Parts: sequence; structure tokens; C-alpha cells
Amino acid sequence: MPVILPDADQPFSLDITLSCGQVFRWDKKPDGWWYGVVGSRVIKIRQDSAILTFEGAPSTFIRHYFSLDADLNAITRSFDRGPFIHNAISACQGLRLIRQPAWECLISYICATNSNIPMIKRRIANIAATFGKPLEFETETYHAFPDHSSLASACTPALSECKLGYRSPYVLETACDITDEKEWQDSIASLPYEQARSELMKLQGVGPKAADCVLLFAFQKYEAFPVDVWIRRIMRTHYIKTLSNDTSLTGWEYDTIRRFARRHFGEFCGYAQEYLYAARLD
DNA sequence: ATCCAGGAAAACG
DNA sequence: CGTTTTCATGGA
Repeated sequence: MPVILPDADQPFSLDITLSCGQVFRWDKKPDGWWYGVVGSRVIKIRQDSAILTFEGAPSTFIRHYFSLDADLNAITRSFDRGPFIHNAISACQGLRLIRQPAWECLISYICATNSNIPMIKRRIANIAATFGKPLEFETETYHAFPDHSSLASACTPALSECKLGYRSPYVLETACDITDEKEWQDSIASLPYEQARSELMKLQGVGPKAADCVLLFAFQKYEAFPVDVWIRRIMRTHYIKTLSNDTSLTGWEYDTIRRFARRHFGEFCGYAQEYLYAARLD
């Protein structure tokens, strides 16, 4: 079975990377193996100290998907400013941002609004099981995430079985809006962050938060700083203490937070965001 | 029962 | 224009 031995100077934690809430299609079995579906591959992977053992994809794919080529020490050093983020970096050593398939990431974060992580995972699994291509792996059947045309032609009853709630029409309309998956992906990738963000927000069900997540997790726009209720709470408590206490996050407040973060943490503020988010319960 | 969760659209002043 | 209300789902 293929093995990767990451550079000892380049930390990587498979557990933190897969469980921090950036990606929704992985599960860890009690025997220590993680199983996930990426594109049309079922991947099985585990980490024992520094040794990464996997099956289902070539090592070039694994390295790219988990950003093992990135100089993580240099990245965390760039935003290691102040005790709070420093503690988050220490608590989540080896957390790396995954390079997710863009179309699946887009739909995932449309399904993520006003929900918790177990609920999001269930919705994505439902969509894949209903519309995705079955993939056999070790006596079990997994499902690829369906392409945009499969979802665009989905009939409403089948989609409502996926328990998306009020997000169903958003998924459907977005699937219909995107006529060519690769063309869409290339056009977003070619734009600078702010423009790409504006383009994404034209899609139904994609607001500031979802757009920032897609840009960060699928397009490697590391200046994106998604603000959810957790991040807002953390930023208000530890960084911008003048922010108000009212319940709903206004557009003005979202922009204030993300621009502060861009200035304070620098060009990798999106990476910093993920460390803050992953360490939120500490 | 009430509140909450990787929010965003629609309705309202 | 900015602000408030509504939306569906399940766990705590």
C-alpha cells in the first residue's frame, strides 16, 4: 500500500484536517482508517505518527488534495500575531486547508447555511446517494457527488428527500445557472478575490459567507475570511471589542471583520480563520 | 418548549 | 437604502 512520509519539518495532522469542518465527505472508522469520496474516487487513508498510508488515489493526488506541498510553517508564521491565534496554532498543529472539488464545495456551502456540521454532512450524503454514481469499494457502496447536470434535471420530490429544507430551490437554481462546470470553475479561478466573490454571490443561495468558504476551500483564495457565528464571537471577544452584541450579523459587520482580519493576519488570513474555527471549542 | 447551527432571500419601512 | 422576518431541519 502506498505510503507518504511528510518532511519532519512540515507538520501534518490528518485527524484535525479532516475533522475541523472544512470538508463534509470523510468519516473515521473505529479502526483508525478515514474513508472519503473525492470526485469519483473512494479514498482510504490513515496516519500513524508521521506515516501516511492510503489507497484509492496516486500519491501525487494525495499530496495535492491535502496541500502537502505547502510550506505550512511559513504560512502559520505569517499570521502568528498575538497570544490568541498563537494558542490556536499550537492546538491545531498540522491543520492544512484541503483543495476541494469546486462544484461540490459550492453546493456543500449552499447546504450549510444556518445548520450544524452533522446536518450538513447528512445533506451532502443524501444528495450523493440519490443522484451520484455508485462506487464500489471494499464490499461497500459509496457515491460520487453528482455533476451539475444531474442536479439541474433533478425532480423536486427526489430532491426534497435529501432534506435540504428551504435550500432545495437554491441548489436547483444554481445547478441550472451553471451550464458548464469546468468553464465556470476556470472563470472563477481566473478572477482576483473580490471579483470572484461578487461573481459567486450572484448565484442563488450564495451570500458572503458561502462565497468566502468556496473561495478559500476550493479556489485557494487565502485572503478570504469566512465569518460564521463562531468566528464572529471569537473576533468580537478577542480582536474587535467594540462590535455590538445584537444577534444578526449585518453586512457592515461582516465586512468590518473580514477587512480587519485581512489587515491583521495578512495574505493567509483564511488559513488563520480555519485555525480559529478548529480551536473554537477550546 | 425554546434555542441553536459554517446564513441568505424576501419583505419591510 | 439599511433593517427585520422568514425559511426547514434535527439535536440539545
